[in-house]
Amino acid sequence: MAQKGLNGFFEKYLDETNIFKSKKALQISYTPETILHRDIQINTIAGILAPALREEKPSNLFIYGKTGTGKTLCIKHITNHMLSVAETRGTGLRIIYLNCKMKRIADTEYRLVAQIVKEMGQEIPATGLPTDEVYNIFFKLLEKNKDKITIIILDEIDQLIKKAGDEIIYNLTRINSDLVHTQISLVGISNNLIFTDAIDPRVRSSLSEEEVVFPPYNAPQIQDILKKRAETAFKEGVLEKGLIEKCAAYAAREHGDARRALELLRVAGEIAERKSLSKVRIDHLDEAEEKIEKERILEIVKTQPKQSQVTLLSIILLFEKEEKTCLTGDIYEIYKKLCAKTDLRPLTQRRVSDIIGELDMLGIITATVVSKGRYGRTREIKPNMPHALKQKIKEVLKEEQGLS
DNA sequence: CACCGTTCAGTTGAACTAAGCAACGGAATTCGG
DNA sequence: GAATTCCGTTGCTTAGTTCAACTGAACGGTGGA
Repeated sequence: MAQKGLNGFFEKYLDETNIFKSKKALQISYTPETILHRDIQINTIAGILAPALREEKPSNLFIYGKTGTGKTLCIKHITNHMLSVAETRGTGLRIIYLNCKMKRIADTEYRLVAQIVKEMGQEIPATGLPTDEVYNIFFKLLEKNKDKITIIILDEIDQLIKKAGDEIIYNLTRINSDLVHTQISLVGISNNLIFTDAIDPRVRSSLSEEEVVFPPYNAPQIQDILKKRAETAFKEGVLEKGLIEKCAAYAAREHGDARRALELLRVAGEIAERKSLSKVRIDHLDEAEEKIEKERILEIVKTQPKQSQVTLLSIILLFEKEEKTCLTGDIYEIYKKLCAKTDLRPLTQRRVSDIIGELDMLGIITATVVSKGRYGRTREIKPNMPHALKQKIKEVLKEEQGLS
């Protein structure tokens, strides 16, 4: 009986892949042949980096633009082309792409250099070596390789600098003067336009010899992009009329984030598919938006270290009771109680204060420092998510901490 | 009422510590001649 | 006697702690109108 049902399920499933033609085209990793509405940027960047193909050092480059404006896509597109040209011509060119945002991958000076070395094919211990030593290894590796030019792309560089300071960039730019056989160029990519104010002017000037700005897409542009991708991704006629327009409007509202628009479209398609419908309707978009948001936050929450999770749980629990913004001191009290229940060694308030700051950075909670006059100074904190999701997170966290 | 010093409850910065790790070098052990 | 393994030492990073200075507006007192 059960088996029969299962057979039926798969048959039904196969019959019903009548929404997508090739879902790949909507995935984030997908690199389309042509990139729309970014010709100026691509040409500029290509022009700046082109000297590398003649084995001359290109200027360091700084790229700004909000999330989902195609920065990463363009740079990958360009460097891929460069690499293939370099290969046919036999030019020594190496390109290293690093995303600094990834926690525990490249968020300190040591780890960043270690990661670059790893990209170049040599393992390096996670700790134990002096940073100078890692630089030395990196240095030797550069000299040993025959590549004339090495381009290092640091995505989300603002995160790195905020956490680890700007010395890294300074050191990396300075390395060039000691290199004989090779030269390195840096490409920094940042979401944040104003973050350069925070860094040392010397570092800034050396890093941004050239600058390229990626403006947000406007609604019609997103529409073009969506249409193009939808052509390859969806079967003909499965999209309800006006769906793409609506989707583009959603994304344009969120500062022109094309990545989000594509994700929205994909998830909407998946929802329709799961419901065994033959058409993707506009109201699926709302559902999709909700689902994406939910999964994004849940994913962040799950991957947090234990202490952060307990802190977050404290915040949610307290907020439930108080139903208004809550203060650091109160949260710390609850946190201590929770720690006692879970046999977790409680951290000091100092550290918890930092953790709250981190959670704020992640966008899971909103925490603002307020002065309560002579009743002190504290953070006002409230969770930043719909109620249903809070419940869900609460369950997940409780389960992970092993308390009910 | 306007002004001003005080006060509170954390925030924030800096120095410090413990835990983990790798490399180094000398001591102990093994091995082949 | 040489090669190999073992172990303690040293020096490093990182997460977290300790210490202490700093913060900024409400409170409450003061003086002036």
